[in-house]
Amino acid sequence: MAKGSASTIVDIAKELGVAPSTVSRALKDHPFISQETKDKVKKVAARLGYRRNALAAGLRNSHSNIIGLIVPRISMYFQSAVITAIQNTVHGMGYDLIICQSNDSYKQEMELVNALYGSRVEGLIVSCTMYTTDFSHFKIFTENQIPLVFYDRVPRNFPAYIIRGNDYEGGYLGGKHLLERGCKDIAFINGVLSCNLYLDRLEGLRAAMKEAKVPLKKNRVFSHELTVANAEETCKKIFSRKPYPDAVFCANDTTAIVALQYAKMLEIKVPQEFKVLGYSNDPRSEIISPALSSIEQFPAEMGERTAKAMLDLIHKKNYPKKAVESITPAKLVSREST
Amino acid sequence: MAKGSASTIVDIAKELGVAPSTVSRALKDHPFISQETKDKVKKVAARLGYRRNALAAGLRNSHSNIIGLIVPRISMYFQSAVITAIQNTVHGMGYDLIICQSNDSYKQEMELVNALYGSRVEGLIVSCTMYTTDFSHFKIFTENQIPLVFYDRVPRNFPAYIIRGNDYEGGYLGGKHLLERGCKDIAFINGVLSCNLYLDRLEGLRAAMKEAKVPLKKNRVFSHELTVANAEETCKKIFSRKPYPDAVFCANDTTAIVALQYAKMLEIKVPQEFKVLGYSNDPRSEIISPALSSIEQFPAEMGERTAKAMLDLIHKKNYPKKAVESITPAKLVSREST
DNA sequence: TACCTTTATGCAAACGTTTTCTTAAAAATT
DNA sequence: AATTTTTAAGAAAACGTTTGCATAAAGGTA
Repeated sequence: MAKGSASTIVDIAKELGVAPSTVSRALKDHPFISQETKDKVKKVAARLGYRRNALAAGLRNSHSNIIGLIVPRISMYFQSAVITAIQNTVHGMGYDLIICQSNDSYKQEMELVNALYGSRVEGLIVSCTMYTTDFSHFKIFTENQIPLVFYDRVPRNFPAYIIRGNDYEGGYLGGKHLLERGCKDIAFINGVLSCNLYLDRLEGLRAAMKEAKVPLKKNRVFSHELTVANAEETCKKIFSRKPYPDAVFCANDTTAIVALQYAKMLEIKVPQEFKVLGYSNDPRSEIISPALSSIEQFPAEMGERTAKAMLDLIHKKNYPKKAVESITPAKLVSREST
Repeated sequence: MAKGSASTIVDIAKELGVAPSTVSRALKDHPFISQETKDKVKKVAARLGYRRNALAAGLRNSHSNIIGLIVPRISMYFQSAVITAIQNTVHGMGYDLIICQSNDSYKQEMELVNALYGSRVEGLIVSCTMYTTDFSHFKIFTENQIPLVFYDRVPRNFPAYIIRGNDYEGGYLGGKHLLERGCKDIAFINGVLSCNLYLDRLEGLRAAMKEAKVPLKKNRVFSHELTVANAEETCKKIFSRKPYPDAVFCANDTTAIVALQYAKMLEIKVPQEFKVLGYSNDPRSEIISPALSSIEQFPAEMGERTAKAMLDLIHKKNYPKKAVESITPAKLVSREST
């Protein structure tokens, strides 16, 4: 075992009276090195507790085996599920993940992009801030042909791999479901519209309602950050005067849970008088009472696709000239709340 | 903007007809460089789209600004909350996090430790596998004086900084609470005992019961991985014959939620006939009905302490010769289920 | 025996940055 | 005016690994 300082290839070379290059080659089983030498080198390496200096190797062949990941928040269920899948997939191929949080701040996102570029990550995976509408800070990656994959909160028409959920379909399925249950006056609590995916969910819902010839009233549509505080504010508005809507479709489950609790507080019967539908199928939706219907987004599937797209890009080096989209399905999970 | 290849300090130097060393110094506002030169250098750097190569810099001053993190699973609420706090704290000090999951596999944990050592992380933060009882794979870090901080699932008597919850206190508080509510026959669903923290929780509970002179029966204590499937199995056992216990204390909330639902299924009234207490204060505990009482562990506080311990270790280089423990509090959150 | 392969190894440059040591010029002191 | 101090900048080595090129020794062919 190495005591004070870490041992290097040069140390091993000196110890054996051979050249550093021989040691380097021996350690990676180069065919031109004799078995005898390889054995000797490996034995000394083990005795000295040698570990390859990834920094030096990375500098020399300009790759780091590290993939950067920028995510709005780790602690959202959907995100942590996607990250887990990404991490397990890339690790199996010898890559590590540097995970950074933008905390939904555009400025932080920009800084992180630059910092990760400087760290010489081999690729960058991003789920954008909900406020990101200008994607030019990602250009350093495309211009330098460094693999770039977006997922969930993604740009449109940006030259990169884009893995996203079918949010239009999710909105449509949710709307259709509520309409089939007989709803005539649906409220929609949506995220901020700077984020395409929320626009899509709205469009999907609109399409379903148009099809059923039920109007989506303007004053029934709300757009804001989907936090507990905002949701409470919106519920207050919705229930400030009658007639109440007969359903609310929320673009995430946190919001839907607030709506459910608000209705409970007002002693409005769910689902009889009022139906609630969430989005993402968070674990909480299953255990709240009445159990919350929601739209499943298959985060594991999305994570795996994202990771595979990244590995593909790294290995094949066929950088896309324009957006290459891969769309994961959306599925309605019907429970007690509808 | 740089077109094909990235520009370096040497490119800037050539462009300006100065030495690379001057550029290097100018870029970091070295006092011995004139303002005039600094301005010129920075202008060219901006024009060329220069980004510092962290690999080269890291090689030169043998530090990478990267901290490794090994965690059993990202997607557990408690873990993601701790990670978020760690990440935000270290990022503010210019460090990035490589986050890896051991998936609670001892073998994977060992591999990750070695891989991260090779990547020249500047420090390693670990929450161990629930099966880790032999910690010798962490010795490469201590032997080479590389900062090492454990949190939550930690070794005892290992020369490193150790940030852990007060699990004994948590067990004690939980037990006392149930006893105060009049419980006489308490069941305890615990995690695997290879993990110290579960032992502590059990000991804390024992102490509370001893104090109140209420026996903790052997056949009321269960130890296993705290998954939904296992919890269901145990509930089946508990309710296979009367008398039923009048309370169950679970060492995590996932398990407590299963117990709550099982009782509901059997139409046992909670909390009147049967009380349920969880651990960790997962967001789900608040929204389930009846709302679940639980033990708060203050993950943000733990994450911040962990990150600060790591930064301290990196900067002061005072490697501990023996375990230095920092214990975060446990607090009872009383809700409807008790 | 002379020449050509094949096999195994060494040499040295390169990756991009930082830093120590020098040096040159300018300013301040005698 | 001569010397010292201050200020600004350059030269070069170093970090540890990889790799193209050179070379030496052995074996095979003419």
